[in-house]
Amino acid sequence: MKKTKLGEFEELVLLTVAALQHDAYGVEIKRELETRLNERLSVGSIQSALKRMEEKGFLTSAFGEATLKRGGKRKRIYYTTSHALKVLEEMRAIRADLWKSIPLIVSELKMI
Amino acid sequence: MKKTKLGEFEELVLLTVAALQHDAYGVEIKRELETRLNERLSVGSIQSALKRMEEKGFLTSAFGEATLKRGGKRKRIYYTTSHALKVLEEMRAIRADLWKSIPLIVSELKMI
DNA sequence: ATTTTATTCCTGATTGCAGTAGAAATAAAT
DNA sequence: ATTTATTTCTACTGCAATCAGGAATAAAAT
Repeated sequence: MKKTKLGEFEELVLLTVAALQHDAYGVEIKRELETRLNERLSVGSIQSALKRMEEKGFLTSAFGEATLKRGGKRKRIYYTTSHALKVLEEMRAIRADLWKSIPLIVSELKMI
Repeated sequence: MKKTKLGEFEELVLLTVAALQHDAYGVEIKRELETRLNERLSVGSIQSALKRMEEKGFLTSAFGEATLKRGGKRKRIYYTTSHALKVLEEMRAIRADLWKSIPLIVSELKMI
């Protein structure tokens, strides 16, 4: 695997950004992923993944407007680039093909 | 994400081991993954991923018999543990759910 | 029979991802 | 004005990912 590719965690964060659309900012991404992984995450780990991916051209970001809730610091909203979506789709296809190649007996065992 | 989980590359290697069944040894895994990723890999990177995953309980290994071809050094054959298959399936489910949550307009863009 | 070539495994060193801890900024509530 | 809630951001550590090269084994070529 060449550099400029995605790490495991980065890929999950990227998918979450795509899923959240205009609500994709640090803390919300944290909440969403914690629910999906059923596991606690630190905001910092997500922030640094977001920063890395922005530098690599997988994400862009812009500040949104201030909230009306307490602690109304401006949210930095992240958006996936078309390049990111292309890479995500490539990864999905590669994994899907691998799963197809796994003998049936084995791939049914895991259902237990 | 907690430790003892899989990295991006490790997961691909693990899936390849599952797919190759009794032919899952270093050099063959390299060939198979190079074809699937359409990208050159070093054997060493695969060997160290295999070693790490064996230590973490995702794989077991045993030496096979010598080949009849040139360079008949004994192959170390790797097998996935049931724990590995369980974790692989968990990861698959998490990604599948995320993809389902990505708005349709976006998830069709990537088809281009 | 010894040298070359092919197949495989293994190790040491480097780069960069993953994750933690905590500070800083902003503003509503009290 | 102090507390509390929401958010971003940075510095640091550990380990995953990768590379470069060496070692073991044996068939083939000479």
